[in-house]
Amino acid sequence: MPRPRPLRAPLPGRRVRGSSSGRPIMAALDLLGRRWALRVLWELRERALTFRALQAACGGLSPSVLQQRLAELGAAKLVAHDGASGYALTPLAGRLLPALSALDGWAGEWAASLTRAR
Amino acid sequence: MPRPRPLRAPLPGRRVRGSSSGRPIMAALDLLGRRWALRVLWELRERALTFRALQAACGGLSPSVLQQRLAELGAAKLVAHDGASGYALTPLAGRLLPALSALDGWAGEWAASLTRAR
DNA sequence: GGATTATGCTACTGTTTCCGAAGCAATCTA
DNA sequence: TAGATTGCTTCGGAAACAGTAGCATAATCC
Repeated sequence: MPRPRPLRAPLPGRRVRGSSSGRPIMAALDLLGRRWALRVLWELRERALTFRALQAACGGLSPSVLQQRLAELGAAKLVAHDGASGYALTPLAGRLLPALSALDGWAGEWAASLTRAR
Repeated sequence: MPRPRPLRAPLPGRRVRGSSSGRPIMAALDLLGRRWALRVLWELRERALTFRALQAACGGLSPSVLQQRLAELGAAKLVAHDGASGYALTPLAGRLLPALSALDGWAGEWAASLTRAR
């Protein structure tokens, strides 16, 4: 029989990888430091997407991995699936968007800096 | 003979995982969405650390992975090793700190929100 | 000088995670 | 009713990661 996949979503207040303190930032770094997690949030930043549209937006990542990330982000209350339009950020995740915007802005600086250095 | 490890550090302007656009944000999401990458930056946010101190600060991650992440972050000019005090953020990475701060602040909200929901 | 310590790694062996393709059941759509 | 779409699941192979051990170099102590 197929062993049920574990789903160890890091949440604040729990032990997470590399930290037993339970500090929220540690859980956040663990959750968002998994492959595709940040990208998924980024792609959902301004509209909901269906599973397959989200998969395409992320450059065709494996559905198995997408499903796993969505389950983790769902357990963390960052993403929810509303029957109609697909997967969308929760209001809680919406408050994370300024940080993602900051990252986007920084990435521009980063690129400029690396280009100058060449 | 030891096969030379690849070191495919995502950089702006290049094809990265899940995006061929070369847009800086995509490279950033790829680079920082790797295991321990964000955590390493976080641990270095206010002081330089030696390899081993950094390893301990990250809860004892494998030296092989730490070495890999440091090489990638080094290629991206985010981390540098100065002979004396160890590994430190570059000024460029310093400008990423506000985003990490925002993430830290948000994580607090996140934890509070999840606690209320229980 | 010899021993001890700390440093930055590298090698090796397993486990976990991820990829990529295929396919399936349950809706919608024409 | 025949597609088309949606959300997933399964599976085998590849890549990434974990964990332990150990090495070479340099500084420090006696």
